[in-house]
Amino acid sequence: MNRKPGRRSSRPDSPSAGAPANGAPEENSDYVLSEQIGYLLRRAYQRHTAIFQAAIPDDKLTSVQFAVLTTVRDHPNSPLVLVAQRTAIDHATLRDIVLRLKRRGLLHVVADHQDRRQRLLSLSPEGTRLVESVIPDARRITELTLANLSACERLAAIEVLRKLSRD
Amino acid sequence: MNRKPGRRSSRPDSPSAGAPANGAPEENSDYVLSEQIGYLLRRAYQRHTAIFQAAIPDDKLTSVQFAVLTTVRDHPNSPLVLVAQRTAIDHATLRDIVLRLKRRGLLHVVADHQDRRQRLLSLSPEGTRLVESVIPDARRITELTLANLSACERLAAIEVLRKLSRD
DNA sequence: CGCCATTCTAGGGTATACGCGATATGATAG
DNA sequence: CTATCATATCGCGTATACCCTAGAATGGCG
Repeated sequence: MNRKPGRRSSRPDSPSAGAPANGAPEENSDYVLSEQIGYLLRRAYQRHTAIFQAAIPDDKLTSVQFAVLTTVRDHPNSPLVLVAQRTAIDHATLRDIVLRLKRRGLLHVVADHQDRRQRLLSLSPEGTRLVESVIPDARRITELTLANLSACERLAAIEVLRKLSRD
Repeated sequence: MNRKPGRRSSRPDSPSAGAPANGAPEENSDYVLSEQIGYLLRRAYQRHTAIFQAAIPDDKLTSVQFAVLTTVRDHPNSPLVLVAQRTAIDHATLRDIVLRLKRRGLLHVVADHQDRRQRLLSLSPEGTRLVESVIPDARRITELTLANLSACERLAAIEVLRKLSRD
């Protein structure tokens, strides 16, 4: 991966990488991808999910699935809409996720007697056990994700991301 | 979306939301999803992509596709591997994206004469035109994404996210 | 009852990441 | 030169997450 490129072929010839040089409007020349907030958010989230998958004992459990499980644990007998709100997951997306968790027997879905439109979610015993056992790993994953940050920067990160998430 | 729920059915009855109360180890009780770095990263990235899709004139152009286009613009005649590195996109994923962009006539893919294993990417005239026309929107999107942050916080955000992205 | 909002189902399209095997080519050791 | 190894891409498949739209079922209300 970190071999020296040795690529002098196909002349990368990027005059645009340096300075505008010509009379080009500098408007479009200083749009540097690696400084864009969207690019950085994607990379940071990418790295986190990679850390999650590497550190989690259960190969099949994803970051998002775990979020759903903990939410259902904290709010049992909630309909899909509520879980979607609490996890900030789209309805359609949540549906797929719930199907997978149900298939694995981690989740129960029962119809509500009061409002028959709703399906209420709750953890199965196995689901409960899994969540309990994975939480220490989740803490470790948080630690690994934040490894490059000082205590002060961690607070700043949380604060800034909270504001970046706010609609 | 922000209608009052009016839901008193399906008794949310969450005794676990309050305090442990029983002799449970408090280890697992204070795992609050909304404070987890992974959750915040997901939400922030989610909000950004939503802003991107809403603010971009071209319905079919995604945040990631635009990243690829600008990268190719800044480094014309680069092979797929290099573009993948620069955009931090997986090879196989990039391949699909390039196919879509090529199908839309925004990209050219030609074989390298020096190293015939490589396929070099470059923008078509339409691709160039599109990138030029969209960059102002991209700046606006960045502004919208950062709307909740002060100038100082924006610098902190960039710095923190850079560190969170670093392997 | 009829209209409307809510909840969920169903299907399509895109993005992301991984994998494994095949192919072509380049580079290098023997 | 040849055998071997590395690189770049392709082809195909799997799984997940994410969002949109349309429609069915249900509940609430005038």
